[in-house]
Amino acid sequence: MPRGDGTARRGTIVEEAIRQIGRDGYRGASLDHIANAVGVRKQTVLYYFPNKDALLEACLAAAGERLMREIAAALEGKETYWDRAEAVIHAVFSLASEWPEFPMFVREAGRLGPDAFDRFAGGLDPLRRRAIDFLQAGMDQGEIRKQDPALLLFTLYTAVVGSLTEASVLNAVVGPGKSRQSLRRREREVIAFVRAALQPAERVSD
Amino acid sequence: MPRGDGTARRGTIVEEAIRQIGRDGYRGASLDHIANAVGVRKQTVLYYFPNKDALLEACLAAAGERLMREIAAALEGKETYWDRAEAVIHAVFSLASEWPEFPMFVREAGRLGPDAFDRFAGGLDPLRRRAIDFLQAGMDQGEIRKQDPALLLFTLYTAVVGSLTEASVLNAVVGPGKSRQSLRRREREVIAFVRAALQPAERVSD
DNA sequence: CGACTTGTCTACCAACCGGTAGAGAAGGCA
DNA sequence: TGCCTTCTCTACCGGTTGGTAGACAAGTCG
Repeated sequence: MPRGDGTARRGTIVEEAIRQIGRDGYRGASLDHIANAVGVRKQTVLYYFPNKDALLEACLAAAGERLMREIAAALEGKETYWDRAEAVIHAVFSLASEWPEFPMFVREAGRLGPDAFDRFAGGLDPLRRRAIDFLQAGMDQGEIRKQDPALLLFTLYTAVVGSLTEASVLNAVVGPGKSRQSLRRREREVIAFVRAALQPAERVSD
Repeated sequence: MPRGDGTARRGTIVEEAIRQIGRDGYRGASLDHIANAVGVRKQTVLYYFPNKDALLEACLAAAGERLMREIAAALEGKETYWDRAEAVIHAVFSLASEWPEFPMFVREAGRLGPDAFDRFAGGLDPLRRRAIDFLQAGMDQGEIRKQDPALLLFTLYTAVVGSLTEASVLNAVVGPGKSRQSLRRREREVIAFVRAALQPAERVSD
């Protein structure tokens, strides 16, 4: 029972909660388990967060902020359309490799309804706008296939998050042997897929 | 308390369970709620299924079988590469529009781990093999961009299921106004996206 | 010193969960 | 008629969950 630093403990609780909510879902992640994993009693968790919902909210905000920092850093210095798109994908995959529960948590945030997801994505809104403008500009210049930029962004999101969260499906589709050590391969696959999908039509044989 | 037909009741219980498991997750869907929605007591549910896990298993099998029927029917008579791919996507979107919780249930099956997902996808295995062979043949003939066919199939899965299950994200990305009545638009978007991603490279300006 | 704040704890609770035990109603069939 | 199977029910149980009440220890500061 050291008198540990309050804000630090708060942070570790949020981190552990993100892990467990990502793994077991919001309902499946119990305050007791989170507390025990941190090495503390449930009531200590309830000291920092008045109830489970408040803890969730803190997790959503923290996750959103973390992702924003990661993407913003990755975009730095990247100029061309494709460099920027690839940098974002790489940043997300990189974050996922060091924090596997993170994408699962994001998916759970979406499952919990629009309000919860907005609390996560609220801080990402500037990036969202920039992405849409960026896609629109690319289309205007003929460097990206013409389509609804917002819907395209959504489809890109689903492809990236899906390939990071659907491990069981990957297992079933490509076989248990091949799915091992495949995060890199999946990243390359998603990047190639997205690159192909972004390219403007070239009057193909079809 | 009519002496209703046993097998019919079994079926309605499974249907309702798929709905609620899709909406609230396996843990969040309680036997009590499922039973009440069917108009029966929890113990009646436990009469047909010895425990919750057995109910889940029945749901997984039923969902897999339903999806297989749907896809097999859609494939009938379709010959060209593109017709077949588009037919499958359309069949899935069509099933999702009449049974919105279905894709959510599939996603939950994946979240529950490889074993659960295999019990769902087991019946779909022949289709999976055919799809991979079909993609491989398309690549050999130069009609589809060369890549790992299994990984491609996985990426296609994530794009389709993601765009059907991430409603909250859609809402956040394209705005609440535009996301309404958009299932058709999303289907068109996914189809265009997939078509572009499948096309072989054409030595573009790049 | 003594009041106050901060942090962690024990003890407890009502609600809900999955599951057991077993009664009882209705039809089929000898 | 009487037995047996099928189906649905009430009553209950132990475990877990989110949350409340409040004791208690350790600085901090007047």
